[in-house]
Amino acid sequence: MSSDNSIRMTTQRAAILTEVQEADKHLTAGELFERVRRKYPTIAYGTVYRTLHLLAEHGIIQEFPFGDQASRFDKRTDRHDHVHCLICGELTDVDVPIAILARQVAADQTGYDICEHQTVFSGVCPKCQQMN
Amino acid sequence: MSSDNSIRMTTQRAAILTEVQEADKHLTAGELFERVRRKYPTIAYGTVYRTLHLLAEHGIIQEFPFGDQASRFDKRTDRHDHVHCLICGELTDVDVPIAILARQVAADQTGYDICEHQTVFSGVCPKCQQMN
DNA sequence: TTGAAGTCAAGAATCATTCTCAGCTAGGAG
DNA sequence: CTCCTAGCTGAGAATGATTCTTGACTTCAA
Repeated sequence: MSSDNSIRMTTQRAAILTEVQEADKHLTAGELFERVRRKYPTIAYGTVYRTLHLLAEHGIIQEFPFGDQASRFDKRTDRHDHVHCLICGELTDVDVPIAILARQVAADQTGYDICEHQTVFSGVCPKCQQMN
Repeated sequence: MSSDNSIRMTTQRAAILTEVQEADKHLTAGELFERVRRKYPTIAYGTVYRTLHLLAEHGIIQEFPFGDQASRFDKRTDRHDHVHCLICGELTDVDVPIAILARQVAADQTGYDICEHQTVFSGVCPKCQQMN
């Protein structure tokens, strides 16, 4: 346990972090790998995964494991919810206040010690609505 | 003959469905495969997957794709939420009413046509709390 | 009875993710 | 400045979940 919160910021790590932060949407590890490789063609897939998890552990970015496919990474580190397009798979941020009461209800019903929650809304995004 | 949501119920399909319905908790496809194989040693992994998805499509069971590991299958077909243990990975049902308002908020913020939502609470289950 | 459609087992293929390992690098001790 | 060690990296193999392919077997209805 030393001065946490700070990690050694190498060239590769900075490049990966930049890609996450400059992304217009939530990217998968694979997509991030592709983007980083444009600038650093020698970077390895493993390095991207290692770094993303490291950054997530240190709270610099946030990881959202989605079931249907790969995990996605988000520059936002505060708690928030998502809407998920069932057609094109796009993931969009949304802020939906859920009553603190809801957590209490869940805790009471199950005996769990709840530290986190997230709501996923599924539906059809505006783009895909037009395409129909 | 009725072309509703009825599917041809073969021996294997019935066995798989039975396992889902008799399970005390949410099982992964792999766990279900193991259980079914005790009764039908020749059944193939592929058959279990195909059947589970078929049953889910017809609304006979429900599939919950979880990010960190494999999909889990649930005999309940009505909408409900889950609490997820961060230690042992167990998944438990919970009913938490979320204001209809929340869906509206999400729809307004994103333009999505929302047809579904689910909240996942993460925490530590009672068993794992004791173990600490 | 017979053919088309539906099912099946087995295993290969795919995709995301993790692990291994040997070489490289940065930063502190001397 | 030079050397040492811990931490980092690239390359690719390994793992685990899931899907696809294929050829054989069943079922159903005419």
